[in-house]
Amino acid sequence: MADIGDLAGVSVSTVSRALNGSAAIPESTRKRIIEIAKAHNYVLDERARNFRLQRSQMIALVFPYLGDSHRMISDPFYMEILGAVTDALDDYDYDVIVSRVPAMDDAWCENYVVKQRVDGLIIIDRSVQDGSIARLKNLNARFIVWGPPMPNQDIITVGCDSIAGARTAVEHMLNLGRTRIGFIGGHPGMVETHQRFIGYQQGLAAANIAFKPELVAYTDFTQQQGVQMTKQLLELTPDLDGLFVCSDFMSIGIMEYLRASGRTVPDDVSVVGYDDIQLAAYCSPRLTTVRQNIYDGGRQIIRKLLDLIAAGETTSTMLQPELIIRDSCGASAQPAG
Amino acid sequence: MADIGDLAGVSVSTVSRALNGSAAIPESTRKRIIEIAKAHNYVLDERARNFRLQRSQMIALVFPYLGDSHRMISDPFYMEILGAVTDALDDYDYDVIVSRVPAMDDAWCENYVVKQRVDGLIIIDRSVQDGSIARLKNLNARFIVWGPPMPNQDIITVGCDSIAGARTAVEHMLNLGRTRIGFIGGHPGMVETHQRFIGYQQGLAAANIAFKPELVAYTDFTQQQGVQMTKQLLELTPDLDGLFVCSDFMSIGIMEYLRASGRTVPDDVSVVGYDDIQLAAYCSPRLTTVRQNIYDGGRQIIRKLLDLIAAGETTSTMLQPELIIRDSCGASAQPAG
DNA sequence: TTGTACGCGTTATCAC
DNA sequence: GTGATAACGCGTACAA
Repeated sequence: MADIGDLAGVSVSTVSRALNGSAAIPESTRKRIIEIAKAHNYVLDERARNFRLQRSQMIALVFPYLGDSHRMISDPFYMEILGAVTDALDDYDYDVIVSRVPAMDDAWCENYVVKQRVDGLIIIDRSVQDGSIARLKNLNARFIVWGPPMPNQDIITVGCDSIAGARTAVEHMLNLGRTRIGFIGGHPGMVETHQRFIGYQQGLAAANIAFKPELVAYTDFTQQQGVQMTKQLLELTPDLDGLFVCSDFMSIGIMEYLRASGRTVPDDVSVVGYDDIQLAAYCSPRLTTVRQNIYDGGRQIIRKLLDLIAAGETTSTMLQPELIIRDSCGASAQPAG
Repeated sequence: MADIGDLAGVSVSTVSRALNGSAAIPESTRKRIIEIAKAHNYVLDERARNFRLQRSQMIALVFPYLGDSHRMISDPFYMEILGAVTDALDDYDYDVIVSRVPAMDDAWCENYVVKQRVDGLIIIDRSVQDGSIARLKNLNARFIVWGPPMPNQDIITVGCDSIAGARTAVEHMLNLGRTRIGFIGGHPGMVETHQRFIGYQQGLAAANIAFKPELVAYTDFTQQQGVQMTKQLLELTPDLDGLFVCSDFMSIGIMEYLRASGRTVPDDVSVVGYDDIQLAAYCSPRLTTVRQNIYDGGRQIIRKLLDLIAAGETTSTMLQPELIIRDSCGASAQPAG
């Protein structure tokens, strides 16, 4: 930069101001300086600049995993969130770094926040008593959580109403005449699983169906555990006729298993998933599921996070989930209405 | 850091050395300094450190798109590569930033390399005459390309033999008795599409089937264009009985279209895809496809890139593609052998 | 309007 | 073994 200054016969500060469009530099001077910089293909060193400005122009997309259950980051649901976020970030001068961290160990917060590696964070799938959130707040970090808002936590969230989503799914199966409906969640410590369980109970209660604990199982969101828990449920309740599963990905594995074990979907067992990942429309039978509008959510979460970084404040948004009725629930075999 | 030095009654250099485990510091002094640092919960500022060390501890995962055809980064194939790379990076102290850039405009190279925002890059899907590769080499950047090696380019690659993969797929359909086999590629400028086209031609030639240009179509890798080109192929060749498609994602959309237009897969048209994304095993009919072992590729590419950054050199690897025979090709209806 | 001087947090270098 | 100092590349008060 000093060289450019010498070449232009000005000081470094003038070069700096010219390159950053300061109003205090006459057009003629600026043009000349830019010319010279270009001629010697000199570009500002972003890192030094960001360092000086105490910022990084980066945001982190954080996927916590719970305990020993590493829900793979390659899970299609995660992938779609990432796709939505990177697509949404296309128009801004920020980069996104993808990170997977243990949910119960909040040491990573220091890593990203105190060390200023990122200007903001997006947290996916927080757990109910996750210390990270409190830690991040303490650290005065800018972050937004993907998920439904929690009553007693004053944090910014963008996500779907999981209680309503689950309830809708269960009510749909009840309307189709199913009465022995199982619940397959993720880890019980995860907020979203917890809320969907509440929605499941509400749906049953509204229809005066007694809640049975032996119809409930939790998993680590892998297809393997999904299948295993389904097997377990079927042993306790062989005449199970409905299944609400907290992830499309698991649902698909489970449908595979049900078929292999001699039951038909949806005739014997009605299956409703959650997320509406792309796979859901192409598996067989096509999966009825509760859609989270991931793409729209990604756009909103980016806009809000940048607001938060720039202005220091923004608002939460609650997206409405939508029941997408396809073939796995058995609705198409029923008379309309 | 100076404060810690004052508190410990030593200079900043001593603090630095102690915290970085320099051998020149006696254990007692180091312990004391670390104690004090912890007591005042002081941590090294990674950014300042990296700045001083002229490195970033970050790598970029670059997805170029060609011309006006923005193949969405949310394409499942991309997502799976990303998943593999982030999973593989879990054990190292690097972060990955995800980036999508226009293939024909190599300005982004400056952005990432000259500005030192990353220590290394992984490039996906380069185009044949892509200036970026040359530019990156000129810039002396550390990078590895995902894809098959190119004869005249001296660059490090990790990827599958696309020629062999395509040839295997076509030969498989020929063995099943199909003779009017269409080719649906990505953009003709993409290396992988180009090589798969060569493999397609080789397969036909080996079976003495005349190559017909009207059986070849190119797309932007979206399902929409895949369907559109299929329609076009069918108009020119209504008795088309086989289709080799350069992407599983497109294949699935195309199968959907074929069914909707009154043709059965595989009876009327045999379909073979490429990639073996997770979707391929779950769509209906289950897709026969050429597998690229993405997960393994991701691990290898990370290890090699870190080698490249650390040691300044590494080697290319060619993975062997594998034909995964499922239902969409019609093999299961044929007698074995 | 332009230039000077300093600060950002760390490490390398060379004294001692 | 330890300390002082320069340097990394830039932004910005403040002075001129």
